[in-house]
Amino acid sequence: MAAHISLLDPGRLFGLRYIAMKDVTCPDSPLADLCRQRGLKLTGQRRTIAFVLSDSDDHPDVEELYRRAVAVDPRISIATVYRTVRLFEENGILQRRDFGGGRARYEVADGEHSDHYHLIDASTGKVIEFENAELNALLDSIVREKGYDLVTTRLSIVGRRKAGGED
Amino acid sequence: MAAHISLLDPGRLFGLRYIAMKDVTCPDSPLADLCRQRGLKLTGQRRTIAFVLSDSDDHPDVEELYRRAVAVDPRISIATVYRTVRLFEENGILQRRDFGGGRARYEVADGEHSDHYHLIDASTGKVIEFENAELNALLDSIVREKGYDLVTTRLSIVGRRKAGGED
DNA sequence: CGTATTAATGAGAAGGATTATCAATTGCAA
DNA sequence: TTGCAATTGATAATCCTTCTCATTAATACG
Repeated sequence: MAAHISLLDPGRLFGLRYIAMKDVTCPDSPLADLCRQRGLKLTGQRRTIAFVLSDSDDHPDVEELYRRAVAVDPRISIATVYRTVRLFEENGILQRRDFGGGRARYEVADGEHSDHYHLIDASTGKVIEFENAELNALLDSIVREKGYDLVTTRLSIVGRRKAGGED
Repeated sequence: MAAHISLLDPGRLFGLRYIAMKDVTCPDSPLADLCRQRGLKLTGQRRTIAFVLSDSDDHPDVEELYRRAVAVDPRISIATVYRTVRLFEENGILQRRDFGGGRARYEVADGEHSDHYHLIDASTGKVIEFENAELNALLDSIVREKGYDLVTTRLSIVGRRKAGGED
């Protein structure tokens, strides 16, 4: 899904290749702007990761993000993906999710109040996003009633497709 | 919390100690019965872990379970605790929970339909259990509406104690 | 526009939680 | 009681993630 930007074949031109790529990387993206807005240093790698993330509407894990980022700019290490993903999470740019399987998965944090939830297909592991205002309100009232302010909701429902279901 | 059953000082009686402990372990427990009901071989270690679990009303991680199990019967290894906990989960005896912090935590699976949820105090990490029939019903209807049967709900709400709150 | 300064990066080592390995042991059925 | 398949203990291996440190790059300042 992520655009593959490679203006030069790696291995050609030697030193020149390196210098040229310094200026290439990838275009800015909404997330790159966000990065700047938060006062984070916008390095080439961060711009690349932001670009890849802006281009994703699923819930990639770090390994998958790394794959997509390398397709855009091979000069990137998985350590940086781990670091960046953590940084972005700490700055409210990304949200970490746990869908089981032992690895964290990430998605772009849509502004403060467009909470959505996840339904996980028990057979396929497919993740279906949904929103539900009634659920928002109910969770909020439950928490408030117990003397708390809601900070985050981590909800995943595991479901099995009903027999005779459509699609 | 777990009873400490040690009828003999370790180190005394040598061979005899070993033979004696074979017959001691710990009493049966509701979970040990469940274990038998599922056709699982009821080894001494499993009986011990079942006993410890029946005695717990919190959400211990494996390390903590190991600690409690060793207090009952020192002849147990952490590998077995990992194995047993996984076995019990696969057999619907335990439920695995993720409260963040990178380690799985476990609790006894109360029958199919006494779902409860967790509110996590953002400052202290304390876990507060609660039930809510309205929430049960709403989640069920959401899932059904999408053509699924609800298998499991994984919900933790992170909240911050309201300023001026009681207690 | 060049330079210093400070932070970010890459590569791989280290860490923590969990699973796998395998010889020795044990529960259970006959 | 005996035999056999399953389980255990000890530890190595694995997986995901973070750390380390020398090198490189982004920003502020002149």
